[in-house]
Amino acid sequence: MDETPTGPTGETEAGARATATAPQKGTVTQRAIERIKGMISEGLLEPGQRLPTERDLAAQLGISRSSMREAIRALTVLGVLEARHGSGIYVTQLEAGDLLETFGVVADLTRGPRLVELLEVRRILESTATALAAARITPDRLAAVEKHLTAMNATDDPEEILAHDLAFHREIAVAAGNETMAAILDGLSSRTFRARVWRGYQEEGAFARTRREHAAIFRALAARDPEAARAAAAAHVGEVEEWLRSQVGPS
Amino acid sequence: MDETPTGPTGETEAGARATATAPQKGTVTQRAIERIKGMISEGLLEPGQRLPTERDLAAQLGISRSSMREAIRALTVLGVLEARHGSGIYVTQLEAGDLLETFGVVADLTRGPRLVELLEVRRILESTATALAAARITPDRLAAVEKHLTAMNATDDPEEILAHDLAFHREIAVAAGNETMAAILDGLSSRTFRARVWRGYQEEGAFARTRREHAAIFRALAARDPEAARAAAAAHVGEVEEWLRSQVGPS
DNA sequence: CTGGCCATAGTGGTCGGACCACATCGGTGG
DNA sequence: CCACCGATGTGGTCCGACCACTATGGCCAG
Repeated sequence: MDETPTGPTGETEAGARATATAPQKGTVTQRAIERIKGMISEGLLEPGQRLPTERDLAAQLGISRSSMREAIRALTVLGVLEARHGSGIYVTQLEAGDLLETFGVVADLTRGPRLVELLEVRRILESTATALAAARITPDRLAAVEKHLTAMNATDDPEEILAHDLAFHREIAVAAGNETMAAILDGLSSRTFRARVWRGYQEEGAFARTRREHAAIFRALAARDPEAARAAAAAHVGEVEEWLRSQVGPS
Repeated sequence: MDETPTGPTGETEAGARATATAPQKGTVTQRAIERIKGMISEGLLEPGQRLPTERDLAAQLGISRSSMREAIRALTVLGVLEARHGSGIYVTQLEAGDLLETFGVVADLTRGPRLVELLEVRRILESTATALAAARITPDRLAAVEKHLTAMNATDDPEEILAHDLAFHREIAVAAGNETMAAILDGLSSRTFRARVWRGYQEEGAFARTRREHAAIFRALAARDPEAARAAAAAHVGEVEEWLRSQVGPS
């Protein structure tokens, strides 16, 4: 289609000026990242679509495959692209889950006072999500929530409890009808994040209390009482938040 | 030091077993990313600390520099590492701003119904942040907020208005005393995101209304009235949200 | 004719080396 | 004492080769 007959570092100057973008800012790889992001937001690349090969892309932008690979890798970890070995590179569906997966990394690496802040954000979102869920949840989804609640109370394996706890809240977040919020909350409650907090928390006999709180949340959902649900969820998260604050503060 | 006389896929079996980590899962680069992340969360790498050179790191993990570079690039875009040309690679401060910068990318590439959801999340956080700010804001910071408000009303340049609008809300978010939340809101209001929405929004004569809403938010802050502040902020964001919903819905 | 198998071409994944651009630090000369 | 400047080390870029995997199509047995 469009060959670039110019030299190696070539990249038609006319073309560069035509796109009106900065002729050269930052690293080459950074530019490539922006270009691909631009192609997507510009609509040239649809979700799920297959991109040209790394080699072709590199040639198009007039950069080496190494640099192009770094750009692709960057967009891959951001959840924008997906590379399938032997097949090709594809644009993700750009759904909430794809793009917000990186939020888990944030939660994992955040520490100190920021961890409390992160939990405060979660409290705000979780309480609102639970309130929304109380108003919108369907009977079958409510049953699913109850299933996780009972399963959580039926075992003593911390690993299993954590899994059901996670599913419990996730089910509620989805029921709130906002997938983006659910994805954020998912990241905020990522496995290692929870595990890190729980490690010391549950040793203080907070098990029983946690179960009571979960039960309270469920009752509020079943009663379709948004205000009660909001309060119960806020108290639930706030409990952990307060404990964490006491752990971090006087250090 | 440790030569790997084994084959291409080699990777000293002894070494792999010594670290006790999974012997081989996913791509080599992915493993390198996890390793580095692990070193940080493990505390071996402190914020601000300088990492070994790319070449050394690659040798340590027994991979090529190319692969290591991809791993580093990935962690760079995630805001975990920072590469300074000619100097070295450093761990960021791991502050909210560093890690949540990627949130802007999410906002930029989100589209369709998800965009409304994202704005809903912002409404929830922004209203709460504004309420908190009403209770906690200091006089001098309040003055800074007012400065942006008047500056916003004093010009007709959309570019400048947008800048002050952004600063207006950011100042409030910071005053809420939760940097993490402020960083998230910052990403949610990233430049291109706002510009994209505004492009069509302000053409409907929403300028005056926006100014009224900003004034109302400021009054609530000055009056130290959290409830009024929450309501004003929620209404402000909700206004845009509602408009966006009408634009996306009947498409 | 139909079905499954397999050679093959094409793709991303990895590697090693070379060179360039920049930052830093030390010595040197003013 | 300070400004300059070269050497050294670092990340940034490029190249070419090969490996691992997928997908495709033709071939052969049924």
